[in-house]
Amino acid sequence: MSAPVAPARALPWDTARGALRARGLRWTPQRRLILEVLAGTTGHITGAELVERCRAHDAATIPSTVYRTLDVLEDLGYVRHSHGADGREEYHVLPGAEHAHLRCLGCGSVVEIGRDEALALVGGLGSSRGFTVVLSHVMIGGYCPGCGPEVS
Amino acid sequence: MSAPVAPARALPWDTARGALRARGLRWTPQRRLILEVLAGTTGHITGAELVERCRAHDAATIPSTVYRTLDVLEDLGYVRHSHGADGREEYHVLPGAEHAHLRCLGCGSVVEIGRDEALALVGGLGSSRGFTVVLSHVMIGGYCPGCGPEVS
DNA sequence: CTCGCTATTGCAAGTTGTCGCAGGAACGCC
DNA sequence: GGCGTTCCTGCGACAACTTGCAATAGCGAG
Repeated sequence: MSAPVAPARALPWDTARGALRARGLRWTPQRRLILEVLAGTTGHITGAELVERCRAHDAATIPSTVYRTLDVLEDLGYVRHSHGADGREEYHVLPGAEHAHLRCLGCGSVVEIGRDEALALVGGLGSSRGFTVVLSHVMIGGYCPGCGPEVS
Repeated sequence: MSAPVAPARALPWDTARGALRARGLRWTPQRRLILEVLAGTTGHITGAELVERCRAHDAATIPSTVYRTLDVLEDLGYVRHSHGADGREEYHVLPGAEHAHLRCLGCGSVVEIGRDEALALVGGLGSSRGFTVVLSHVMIGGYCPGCGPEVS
């Protein structure tokens, strides 16, 4: 009864079970499904999207379970969330590298800025204000070259 | 030196009616109420809060009307919105000065960064990537001196 | 002052998340 | 292999918005 496990990237998804148990948390079919879906995902995914994909595998998937699992997974560092342009939840799968976000207010596209470039921009806040910047929580809105400043 | 809180008031709220008409939009009792409530507000306010305050004046206030009015007002530049830590709508009343936001992931406090300081940080993206930064859509997350990097 | 055009409103239904609860299910232990 | 402890799940209710529609009411025109 092993479902066609997605040929996920060689990432610590396999360690998830152990990570959960190590914290006294449990490994359940539900969580396993969510992990599997997540393993086959790259980049961003919204909560609603994840719920839908899970439902594709198991129609009995309940939203609240998904959201709660996502919370746990974030706690463990497997995903990280932020909010999209419309304020909706958006999860970053396997935040391997710290990065900031550049979001085009015109087309909605999101570009990631590497750690170094981002730090060069906002890292200074650490010394000037004693503020410890968390790159994955840096969101810079504006207009990309393609969209250009919008005229209303 | 951080300038004291700007004496927000004596602002072009009075021009609102004209601004609306100039665009072929209408001046309605509902909008007037919302403008009035907004005029008595400083800083941030969430959509839900605004709805509630309006209801305090007129129990018949309907949420959708408030939200739609807020959209119009934003179009006219009277307010600006962003999303709070929980992704909920948050409106900045009378964004007199463009500013970016620094949000503490620990205590949730939000500090505004003046136009100049903010531009010094991210303005460079304009030349390096052809990206036009919109300061009010710049959100930098991290930990303030008081909270310090959280250990999780 | 009346009329007509169309922006707005009020309402209802739909999304996306969150929360509290009670039964069910993992896990570790004996 | 049983048992008990606790974590989870499923579910319904709720909060915060959003959107479509038909009826209403600003506003300028005549």
